[in-house]
Amino acid sequence: MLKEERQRLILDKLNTDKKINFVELGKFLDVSYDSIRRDIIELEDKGFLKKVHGGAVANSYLSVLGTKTNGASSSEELGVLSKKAQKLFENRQTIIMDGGTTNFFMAEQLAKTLELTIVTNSTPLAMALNEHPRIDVIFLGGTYFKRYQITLGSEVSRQLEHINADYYFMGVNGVHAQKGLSIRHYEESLIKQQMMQAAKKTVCCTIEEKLNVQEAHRVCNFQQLDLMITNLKPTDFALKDFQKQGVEII
Amino acid sequence: MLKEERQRLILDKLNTDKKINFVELGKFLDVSYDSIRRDIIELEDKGFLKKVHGGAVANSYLSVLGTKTNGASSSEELGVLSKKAQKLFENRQTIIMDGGTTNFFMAEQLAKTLELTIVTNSTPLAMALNEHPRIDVIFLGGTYFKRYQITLGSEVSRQLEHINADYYFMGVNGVHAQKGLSIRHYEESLIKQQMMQAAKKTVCCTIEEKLNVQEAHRVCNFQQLDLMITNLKPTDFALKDFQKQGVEII
DNA sequence: AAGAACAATGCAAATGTATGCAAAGTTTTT
DNA sequence: AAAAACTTTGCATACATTTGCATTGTTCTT
Repeated sequence: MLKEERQRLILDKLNTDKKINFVELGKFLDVSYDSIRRDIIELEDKGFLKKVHGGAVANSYLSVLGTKTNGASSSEELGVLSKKAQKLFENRQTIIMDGGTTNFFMAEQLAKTLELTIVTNSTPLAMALNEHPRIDVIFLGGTYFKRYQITLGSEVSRQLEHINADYYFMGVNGVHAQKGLSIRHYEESLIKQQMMQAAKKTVCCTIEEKLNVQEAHRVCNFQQLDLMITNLKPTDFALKDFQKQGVEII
Repeated sequence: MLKEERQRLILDKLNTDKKINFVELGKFLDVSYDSIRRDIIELEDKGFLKKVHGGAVANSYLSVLGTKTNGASSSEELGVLSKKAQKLFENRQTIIMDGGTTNFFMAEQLAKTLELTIVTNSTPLAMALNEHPRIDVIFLGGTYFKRYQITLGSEVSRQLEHINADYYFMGVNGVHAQKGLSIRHYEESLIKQQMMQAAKKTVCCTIEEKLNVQEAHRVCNFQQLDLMITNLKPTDFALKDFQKQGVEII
């Protein structure tokens, strides 16, 4: 087995398991403990992972690849959700959309005839719109975060000051009726707050598995939303806590 | 068996297996180990694969650009060119790179261990660098031009004012000894001029088919370049007009 | 603080790499 | 068509990398 091949396998495994143990890995790949350990050291030098006592943990910029394939199950949910969202778009609107699978998916599904201006900080989203000749794209520059494939930082913030959009489609990691909308990355939560300021209405599109989840950084309270779109029926039992809050849910 | 035929088979096999072991391959093709090894070296020089101890592995290879690839003929030239350019990069440099296939290819080929800051206005280039954990990316925001997958406009210009880079790798449509470097899009030519201002040295990487070509908008004179890198030998006859101008050519 | 688990180091064997060289094969020139 | 010039190929040699193991040092657990 080639060293590179082995290291590729290690990264793949790390990508799914998020952590690995030298002994297990050695048996799994049928090479000595030492080789594994040396591979891990080499991979750490290249910055692909973090070595810890007894194994290694993901550092993974490559986890992007992992998160992008949420599997077929959730893409069906995304389809339902996306279809509902499409009704909101009208010609000549300006829309802010940030990163995340949901927004990416929605952007792809937009009608080719729609005439919009989309403001985004997500590279995959901008590229997805290559296929939409009538959609103008404004890209917010700044420090590029590979893990999420978005830009962040003060430069993005500065550019947002000059934007007045009709809608902001916010991607989040968690939506909780009491604890609000939250995400994992601090800087990103700040930019999202500013994106809210820059738009007349804020819409959150989220699939059911993010409901009642809370992450480290709160972007806003649930009541501050203007609209939430999920893959569920608005009358679904899982939404009852959210229905009480006075936010429109479709 | 012809060398070309054998190399074709090697690439085919690499394409399906993603990795190749010299010993196996030698038996499979029934030639000596050395021939295989020399083929691999040659293919690596052209940028088709990555040689490793005991074999070779596929490199990601223009996967993102898809439609933009100019076909196999020019990618061989790109490989040669890219290889020369790699020598310029050193840790802790800040590099401006704009769009175009050549820059994209070079970015992909950068060593995974290089510690750089890359400033760009090209979305595919930024995404290509997802695989390089030690390279920081600053994305210049602005109006997104789908056709070239870059941002342009005054916002890009404003952000460039704050950049002091070591090198600017300029992509162009045409290089002419008398008529200078030129491109098709007016706005883009302005941004390129500003990128030159923002870097200590400007380097132009170009394959031979762009030599002696002129397009609508001149970015600068040929003499204003600090370095030109082509796929040709510096002594090549096709470069004689350029050699007279006092610009270093490699 | 002792024992267990893990990490680092040096070493030797195995494997892989670079280089020069001569023979065989190709292409170009005459 | 023969000779000359050049390329490709396989082999022998010396050199370099990778690997597993033994030994010694370090960190964690109880």
